[in-house]
Amino acid sequence: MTLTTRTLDVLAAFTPRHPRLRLADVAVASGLPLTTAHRIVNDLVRWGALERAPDGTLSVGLRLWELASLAPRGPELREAALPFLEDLYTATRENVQLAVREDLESVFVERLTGPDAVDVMTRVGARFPLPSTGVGRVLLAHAPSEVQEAALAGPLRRWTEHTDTDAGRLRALLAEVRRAGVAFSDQQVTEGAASVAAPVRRGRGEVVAAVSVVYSTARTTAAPLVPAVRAAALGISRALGARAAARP
Amino acid sequence: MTLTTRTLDVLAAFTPRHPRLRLADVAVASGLPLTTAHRIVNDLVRWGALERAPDGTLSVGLRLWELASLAPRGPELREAALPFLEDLYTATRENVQLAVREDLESVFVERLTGPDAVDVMTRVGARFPLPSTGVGRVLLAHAPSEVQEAALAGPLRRWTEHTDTDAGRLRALLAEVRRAGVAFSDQQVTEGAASVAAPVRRGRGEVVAAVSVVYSTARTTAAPLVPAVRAAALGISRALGARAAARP
DNA sequence: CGACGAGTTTCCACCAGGTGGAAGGGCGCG
DNA sequence: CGCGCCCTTCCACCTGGTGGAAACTCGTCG
Repeated sequence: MTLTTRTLDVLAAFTPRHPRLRLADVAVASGLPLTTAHRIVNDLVRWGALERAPDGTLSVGLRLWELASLAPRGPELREAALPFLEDLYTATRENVQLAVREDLESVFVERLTGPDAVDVMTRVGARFPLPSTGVGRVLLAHAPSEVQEAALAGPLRRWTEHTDTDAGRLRALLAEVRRAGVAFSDQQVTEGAASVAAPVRRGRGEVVAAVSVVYSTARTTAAPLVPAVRAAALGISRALGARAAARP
Repeated sequence: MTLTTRTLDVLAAFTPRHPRLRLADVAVASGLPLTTAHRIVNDLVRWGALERAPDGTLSVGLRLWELASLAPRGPELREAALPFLEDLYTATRENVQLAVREDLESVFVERLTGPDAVDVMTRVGARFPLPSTGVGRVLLAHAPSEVQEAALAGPLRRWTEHTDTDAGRLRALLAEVRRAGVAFSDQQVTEGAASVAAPVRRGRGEVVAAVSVVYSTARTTAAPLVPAVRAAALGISRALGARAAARP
């Protein structure tokens, strides 16, 4: 294992559940001997990737945050999308999500919710397997075919009694998502919650993200939500196209 | 130079001005031989800290962003502060800034602005020396005395003809900032722009950030802004106190 | 005030992984 | 099809990394 990989493993010791750690915790979480962890942590602190509080606890440093803010598929996408997501939230008063694909998972890049919205557990940065969520189905439908096959290979995870785990049916569903330009997920992940999702393209080209509304099946159905979700997705796509055109 | 430091230097090659780079650019920017840069970049891509586009360009990866989102003095502070900053913006319609101190600089963690606001160059993540800005004066006033001395040592940078660069006068000014609980910066950095800033404390304890309104001297004066800035700072302080109390 | 425990830092014998220039390969363009 | 640019691989060389043990620091408790 390279030292670069070890360095990254030290950083990976910090999680939403454990954002502050002592040196000994870092060593345990990263699987490294105390001395090795100590050496790496000191370099990270010196550079600003980690910072040490007076009580000795370590946390992620500002400098890493500044750097990470440059991620095009995170903050940049989020910033371009935010006005449209806010409009979509205002129009629907439900959970609004923006996600991108990374390998066989979706990563939530933005999420707007309110007091009336159905309770679904997605925090920004969270990851979720592709085939069951609305955004996941959009992202998978427009992924390279080898990604689709990999995602549908092997036993699929069942989240509720409604979860569809049949690969053949899911393949047909993905073809329909491509044709219709919209995906549905009806209580596939959470009892009582469903979603409508649409693809966000860079201009009119490749699908780079998906936007969705997650709603309570007790409160509404998919049909009235479709136009607003499509409009938001198209708006974000146009905004991204404008940004791409403005780049040298 | 350790490999950990080299790894971080590779990451540091990415900047707001150059968020996307080719491998050769990374080598040049980081000062490393091509082979060394290549090796490190491959490890970073494999882990998800960087990602490679089909055309070969590299950019910061989502995984780094997820990790960096754990920074307490960045996203966490920003999230706690945002409602109060929005209120402050609504009340004043001027530039609103939130900054933290890192060594002898302030780092802008959030910034709200509008079409009517005076044009000042501060993007989130930007750094600025402490002694001339409103937030900088607040952060310096409440820093350890050795930080204050270091900041005031040597010739200070002059930004406009109004910039105060006399260490003695600045020391007295910082004492006044501590006494009054508010700092002013009148055209110290930008001709025609001034600011009012107040300290954000963790609960009632240490100063962890500063909030300010930056306004046009042609449009208003400091006095009417002081109560709103103080109120925002107190609100954020209380919010942070509540969060600290809620933590295990 | 001293003992103790927990956690961090330093030591040091040992050696594995890192180094980087050169060569080879891939790809786009005229 | 040849050329230029950029990336990837090769490989002789060696520096920097390793990690258990010991030392050190600090807070707590009797």
